[in-house]
Amino acid sequence: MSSTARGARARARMEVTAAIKDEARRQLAADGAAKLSLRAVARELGMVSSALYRYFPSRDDLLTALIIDAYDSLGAGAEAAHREVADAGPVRRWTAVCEAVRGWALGHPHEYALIYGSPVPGYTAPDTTVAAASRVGLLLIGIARDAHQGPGPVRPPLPAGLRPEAERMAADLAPDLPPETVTALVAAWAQLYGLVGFELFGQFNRVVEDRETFFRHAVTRLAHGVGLAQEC
Amino acid sequence: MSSTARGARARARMEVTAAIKDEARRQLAADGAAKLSLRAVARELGMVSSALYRYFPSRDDLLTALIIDAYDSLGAGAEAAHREVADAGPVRRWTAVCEAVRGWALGHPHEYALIYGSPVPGYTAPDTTVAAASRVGLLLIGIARDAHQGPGPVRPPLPAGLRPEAERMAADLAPDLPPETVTALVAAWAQLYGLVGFELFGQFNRVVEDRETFFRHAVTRLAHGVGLAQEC
DNA sequence: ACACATTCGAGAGCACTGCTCTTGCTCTGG
DNA sequence: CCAGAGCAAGAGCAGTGCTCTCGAATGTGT
Repeated sequence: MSSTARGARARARMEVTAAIKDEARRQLAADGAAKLSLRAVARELGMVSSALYRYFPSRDDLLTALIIDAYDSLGAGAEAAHREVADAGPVRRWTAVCEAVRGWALGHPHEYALIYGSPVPGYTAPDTTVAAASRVGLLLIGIARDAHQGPGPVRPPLPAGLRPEAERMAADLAPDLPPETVTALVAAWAQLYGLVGFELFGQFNRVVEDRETFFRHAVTRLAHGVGLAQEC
Repeated sequence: MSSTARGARARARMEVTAAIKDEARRQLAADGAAKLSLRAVARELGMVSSALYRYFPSRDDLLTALIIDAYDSLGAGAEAAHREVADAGPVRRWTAVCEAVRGWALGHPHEYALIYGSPVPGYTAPDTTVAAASRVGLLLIGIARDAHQGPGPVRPPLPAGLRPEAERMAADLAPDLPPETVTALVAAWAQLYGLVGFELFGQFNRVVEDRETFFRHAVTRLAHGVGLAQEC
């Protein structure tokens, strides 16, 4: 309420801020993060470049805002896709989330590159981003949790050296899941983005043609690896 | 022979070209691709910026040269690591190659970002790069080939929709391997870089601590997934 | 051995970038 | 109502990629 009613001044500020982000997002989608120019954004909005610094203290701050929005957009897309199959089995839900990630990446390549490609220049992930960044991960953890309600099949035992780390990760991420599952989950989480990145960044050129089918199969096997399937 | 004896002119050109690339690589390693500046390279080399254009027609061409060198450096590192365990079993060789990739990435983060992060701005992969880029992939294929000499365990059958694509990939990449294996191989290949990228780009911060152990375990499971182990 | 042609380095210059500082105008809270 | 805060505008600095021109050094053909 205070955010909307607190004066016309504040409202105008919000609107201009949103307009700047929108135009910046347009340029980001069109030409990539490297060619995003504060001056061009200002020009397109009919203001002078120095005026823009009242809203974002630097170009990197603008990019950081776009990064957070991108994480949120990706997370919202994944959550929406998950919601549509909320009643299905774990594997189906898992692949739905994975395919939502892939779909979002293909639809927003430059934004994906911004958050999962190389961090722009000096790469510092402010703590503000971690909440937005973990939405997809939380979704995947939730699916694994639901699948492990009953006494699941025993995973291959962890090597002795990994056990402390696996238990630490489990305690941090999902105390109700066995460390073997959490370890597999974290690995699958990273591997998912390997698949998406390779397709998006052209590494699959002249290698994989029917990428959608290939991806669906690969993430299905990922789901099996995490132990989401009935039998192993 | 002609490359060395063909006049002092050509030799000087080679030397200057190499000096430019070396200095550019230094700046790349120090500050990342975004901050690589032709003028700064020229300044450091004691020449004027316009002179540099006699050797590289644009900044992007310089970056392309660095990309090819990076692929070659990574490939050479992986091959060297593989050579040292050439007599070991397939899983051992597989993990050795994977760990070499990880080690190279940690040692050359900005160069890794250049080739496996977001392609710089306009991202066009010239055909010149594909040979250098496929060295690690060929290594992994070779390991799988050696492991599948005898009649290996039957992989879970491919879904019907993937079969044509799997057979096409197998025909292109490794006609002597079963399509199931080739499919798993390509997926594992991409997933490997997902693991490396997540560690390198900070996605594992506050998630995975003992990254070396985690990575070794993850790529071992990757090897099992490709069918390199004795029993499944 | 000489003249020609090619290659190269240097400098000036253009259009662009991120960012700062100062100058005024406008709007708002007490 | 009016002092002070918020804001846009302009000039300006240092840096960038890239182009063009102009001498000078250099290698080559006759």
